[in-house]
Amino acid sequence: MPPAAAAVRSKPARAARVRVAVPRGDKRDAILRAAIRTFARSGFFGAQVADVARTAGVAAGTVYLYFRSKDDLLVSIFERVMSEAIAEGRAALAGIADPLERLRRIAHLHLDRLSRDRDLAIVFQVELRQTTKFMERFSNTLLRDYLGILRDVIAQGQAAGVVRPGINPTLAAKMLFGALDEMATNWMLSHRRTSLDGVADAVIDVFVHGVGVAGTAAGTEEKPRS
Amino acid sequence: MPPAAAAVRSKPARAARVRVAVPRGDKRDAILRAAIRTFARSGFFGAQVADVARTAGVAAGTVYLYFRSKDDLLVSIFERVMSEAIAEGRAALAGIADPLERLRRIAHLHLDRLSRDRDLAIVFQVELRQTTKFMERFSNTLLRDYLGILRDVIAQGQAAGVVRPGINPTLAAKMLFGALDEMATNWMLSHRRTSLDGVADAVIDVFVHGVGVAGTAAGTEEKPRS
Amino acid sequence: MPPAAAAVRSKPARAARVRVAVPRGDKRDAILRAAIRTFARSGFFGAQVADVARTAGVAAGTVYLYFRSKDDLLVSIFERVMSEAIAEGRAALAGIADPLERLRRIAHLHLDRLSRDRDLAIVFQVELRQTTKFMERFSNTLLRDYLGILRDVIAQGQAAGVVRPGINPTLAAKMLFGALDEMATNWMLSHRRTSLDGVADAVIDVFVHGVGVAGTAAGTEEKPRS
Amino acid sequence: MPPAAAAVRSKPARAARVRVAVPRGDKRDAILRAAIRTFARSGFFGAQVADVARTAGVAAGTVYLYFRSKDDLLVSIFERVMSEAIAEGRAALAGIADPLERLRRIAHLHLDRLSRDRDLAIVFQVELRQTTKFMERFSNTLLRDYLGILRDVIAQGQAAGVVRPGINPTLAAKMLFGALDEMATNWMLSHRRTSLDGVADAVIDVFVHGVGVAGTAAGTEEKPRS
DNA sequence: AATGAATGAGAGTTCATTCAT
DNA sequence: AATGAATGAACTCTCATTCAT
Repeated sequence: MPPAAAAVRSKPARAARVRVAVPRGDKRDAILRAAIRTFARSGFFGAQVADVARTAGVAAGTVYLYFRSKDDLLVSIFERVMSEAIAEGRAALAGIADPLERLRRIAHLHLDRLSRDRDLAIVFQVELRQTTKFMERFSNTLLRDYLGILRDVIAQGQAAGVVRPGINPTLAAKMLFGALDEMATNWMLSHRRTSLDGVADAVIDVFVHGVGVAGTAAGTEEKPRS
Repeated sequence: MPPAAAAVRSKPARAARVRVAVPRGDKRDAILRAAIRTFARSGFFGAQVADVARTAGVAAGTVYLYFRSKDDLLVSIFERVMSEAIAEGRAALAGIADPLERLRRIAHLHLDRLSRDRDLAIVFQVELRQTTKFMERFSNTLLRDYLGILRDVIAQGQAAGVVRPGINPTLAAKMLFGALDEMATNWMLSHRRTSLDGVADAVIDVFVHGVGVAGTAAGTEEKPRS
Repeated sequence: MPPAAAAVRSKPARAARVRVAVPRGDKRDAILRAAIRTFARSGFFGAQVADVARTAGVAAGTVYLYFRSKDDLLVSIFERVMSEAIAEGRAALAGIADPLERLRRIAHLHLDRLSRDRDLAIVFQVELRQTTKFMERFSNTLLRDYLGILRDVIAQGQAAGVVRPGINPTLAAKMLFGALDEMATNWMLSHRRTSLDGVADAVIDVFVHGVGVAGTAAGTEEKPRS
Repeated sequence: MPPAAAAVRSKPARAARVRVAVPRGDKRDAILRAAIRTFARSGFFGAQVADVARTAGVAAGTVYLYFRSKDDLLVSIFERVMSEAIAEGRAALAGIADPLERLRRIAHLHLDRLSRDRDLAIVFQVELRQTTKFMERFSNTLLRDYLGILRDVIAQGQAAGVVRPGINPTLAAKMLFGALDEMATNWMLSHRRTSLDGVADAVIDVFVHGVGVAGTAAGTEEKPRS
């Protein structure tokens, strides 16, 4: 885990007296990783804070030295992983000019990240959507940023002439996100060890070219047909 | 309890044993509707069975005459609404031959159904995804059927020559479902009273034609790019 | 326990359907009595709600059907006993005209009530004074009424010419209350089974005649002597 | 921590072992004063040891270098203040011969001490009475000494012929204490900034002369009236 | 069929105290 | 002497479910 990310929110980290390599935040990290595992296995409501603590190898009370509440654990997982994802995404895009290629890269990162850690996938695809309370909170923050990136890339595609001008970038961004999200959820729920390899490419293919054969009439924007 | 309201969604609700003049199932219906409202407003975990009972105008114990458990309420909501959706979907498709037109029709039904009842949308887009336990159960039953319908229509499209042969119908079905699902979730979380009108058409447009301008290279199926 | 008093605050008492002699509020009463015993033996903070429930012979959760919280138990004890004391006091005064005799009667009732039930005495003399939160609440309500009764009787004494006009009735009422209170606390803390009999008379004697021999100079109101 | 403030109540605080130039006990004092403030503001149970430490400007663990436990803090407050009060009282009495004048002096000291420091008053009038455990402990030690002083002065009054022989000095001492105690409590609970000036004199007046007009019959010691 | 009082297991959180540094 | 991170026992309150009526 990148120490940069680990430093986010490190509350009790002001221990400057510590001499050497004892990386402060280690314990916070351990608890967060334990929470991902525990929430994935038992569900957020089914998991007890004590389980998280035990998995992390600390006492129950210690969790509360690093997190305000059980909810805060979930929120912190989201924030940490999303921050990383967004940072990683932005970095990856830096070296790519072609908008469609950028989309493909994002799709790959999206699915790779989740398929690398099934527990994390479970937490992201299921546990984080417990409640409107959480969902609203997430939608309005980092998820918004994530969708913003997708939207911007699509808009760039329009500027570059590789994306149809009639497309609504915001709507298209949500569609792509929804498609990737569904792939991730499906993969997570299937207990087969199938990889997500190739899925990203297939998704981008459909997203860019559509399922229809060129010249098909149906689905033209203006065709009014309730 | 106004019997008029209870009659709104008169369905034969599995209690087929009783067959008297008294409309058996009325109360079951009332409880189910109360559950949708209560779960939507308080969340599944936040809602108490007593709240559901109160909203339905019955005593707490009565809920257990019609449902095995609190979980069973959630499952029953899913089953009832999905059954209706599938039946309605199948009926709607009966009159339409063109596969792409069929997809458009399904998209409209999908979004219309949820946008007609925000509480139901909340339950479907949020509360039903509480736990892997639920999700797995749903994925393997009626949701599978629903995706199957989408897949079949896409396959029909290939047979009819309006859908590219290279498309994997299963994957494409999931993508479309994911896209519609994301639209529904977004709409539900936005407190704006924006309607979903027009969104179904836009989604189908992108799904069928893609966002790319015809002739764009990127995303061609065969381009191997891990 | 007088059923009239028991009816105070009886929340779940609306059961009008009950046919005969099953006195609703029985359980509430039992819990309140159990609370007095338990708080007296373990202290308010030391006592667990579960102990109270066990002593009352009900399940832990049942306590919360009749009382909002643990605090509410303490407050309810206070309110119940004080209401009774005030009612009893007012009734007792009805038959007595002489103000000084009235004071004596109140002193007797005060000490008798507490000496009759050592547990109640402990709760009143110790546990109810846990916190400024409680104390303020009590001071401003029924205790105020109680002091008001004392003050009024003293003022009546002035009107009747048996109490010195120079006396401030409010201050004198507090003094008498403080003296009785201290007697009760002392008795409660002494584990001897000494009775409080006779103490009330002695207190009233000092309160009315003072400790000084008639004609003593010291303590005249106006003697300025910091 | 201003050492000036720490010096205010310089007392040899039982740590007699250390005997260096560094004013040992400074920190102990600071903690004790912090405890008074914290207990007064949050209540004994509501206050956390960490709060006391923070207020004192030391680390949480440091408190335990000077005090055995949280309880010990409360006990130490009581012992320190009572010792001072008793010493001050004894010193004050040295210069006064008249027993009734001595009582008046004690009453003034009692109320002045508390009214000078509202936090201390809160701790003494409320927090120290948490539990029978504490109360018994206090009753049997320094409070007993305090009451003993009052009793002795009253007995001296009898010997000097200024206090009625029929008076029970122990009982009268308790009454006076109870009266003063109630005055202090009332003052503390009233958020008005009323001073206690004058109250001591009024209390002594009633205590010495009684509220009754001379010659009143009621309350004669021998009147048997249960 | 319906009621709703009663149950009791269960869990998040706090905080006095310890102890390695 | 001083620190403050870590501990883990303890306790209130909630709520799904039952069952006598």
